[in-house]
Amino acid sequence: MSDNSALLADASNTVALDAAASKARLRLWLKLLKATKHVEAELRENLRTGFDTTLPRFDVMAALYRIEPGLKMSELSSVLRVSNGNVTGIVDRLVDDGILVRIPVDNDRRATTVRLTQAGREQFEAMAASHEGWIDSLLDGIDVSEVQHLSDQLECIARKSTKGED
Amino acid sequence: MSDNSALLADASNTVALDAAASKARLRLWLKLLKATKHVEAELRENLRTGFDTTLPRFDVMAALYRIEPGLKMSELSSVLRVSNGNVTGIVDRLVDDGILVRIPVDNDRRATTVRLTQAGREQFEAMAASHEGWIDSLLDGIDVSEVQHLSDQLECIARKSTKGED
DNA sequence: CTTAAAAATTTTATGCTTGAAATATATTCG
DNA sequence: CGAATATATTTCAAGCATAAAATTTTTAAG
Repeated sequence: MSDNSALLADASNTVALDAAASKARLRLWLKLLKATKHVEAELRENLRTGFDTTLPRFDVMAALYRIEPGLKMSELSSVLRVSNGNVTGIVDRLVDDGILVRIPVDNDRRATTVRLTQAGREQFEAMAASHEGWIDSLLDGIDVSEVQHLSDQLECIARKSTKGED
Repeated sequence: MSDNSALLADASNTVALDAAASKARLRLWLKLLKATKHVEAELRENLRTGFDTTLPRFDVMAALYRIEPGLKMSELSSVLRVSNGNVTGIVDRLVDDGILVRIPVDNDRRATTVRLTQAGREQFEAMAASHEGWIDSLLDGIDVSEVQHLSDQLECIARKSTKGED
């Protein structure tokens, strides 16, 4: 969702000195949100019409493409930063579609490793190529020479959540 | 046959630069996404623990707080950029909770206006005050003097989606 | 006036997402 | 060993989100 402009109305009178900075950050957040939602919506639409799939499925496949031997369910949910139960559902459907396989883990019957099938790897490669192109054109309003700087600023925002393993 | 290697070299150099720019944009997108998801997750958590509510509900209330006489359902879904059916469900629950009222529209029995109740306005004001503080602290890694510049860059990304009414 | 087309909203089917509870297996320690 | 605790995953209930179909009402055209 976007357009939280009402938030900028001065509904409370609690702020004094840092009011301007605070409002500026709020406006920045709203723009950040708007830009992200816009790109996300385009990606969803492109994945849907071009590959009959979804962003969550793409994200799972992307994570598993990087780690060829696969990941345990808990590792997957940790990498994607979503709940365990969420991953279970998405993986279930990808397994049904022959894109993923579940492999028992030796010496631990609680755990399962999830891995892309060959078909899954091939499908992902096709999607990833398109995906890069979509991003490239969606972000082409951004000067490449600015990218590093912008990147650093965003790093500051995300920093508190992780130790930045990318 | 003439020697076109200079042209080929030039061409491949251009391709290489484009490829590098493309990868840089992709990395930027991943950071943008990460930063946004992080802030969103914090907001959700704060709304949940502090006010027992959700971000979608907050977004609906914010939109309606801004337009005091209320909005029609279709206007609301358009402002929030979500589907009609989505808004129906969220509004249903907010009405049940006494935060919103549905008001018939004169001369058009298809449409409904949705408006915050007084209780709704008061609840929103309390939440909005906290919200600004949360954003302020979440974004405090960003130098205020950089905010305008960063903002402009983000504007470029979102530009294609709207005519920038925000 | 009557029928066709358009508009506003809701419903439906499906999938994503979460937090919490449940299940099953492993590990630790007295 | 055996009980408590920890870990890995799934299940569950509720809500969010979409696209497509259905419903109701309005508007337009003949």
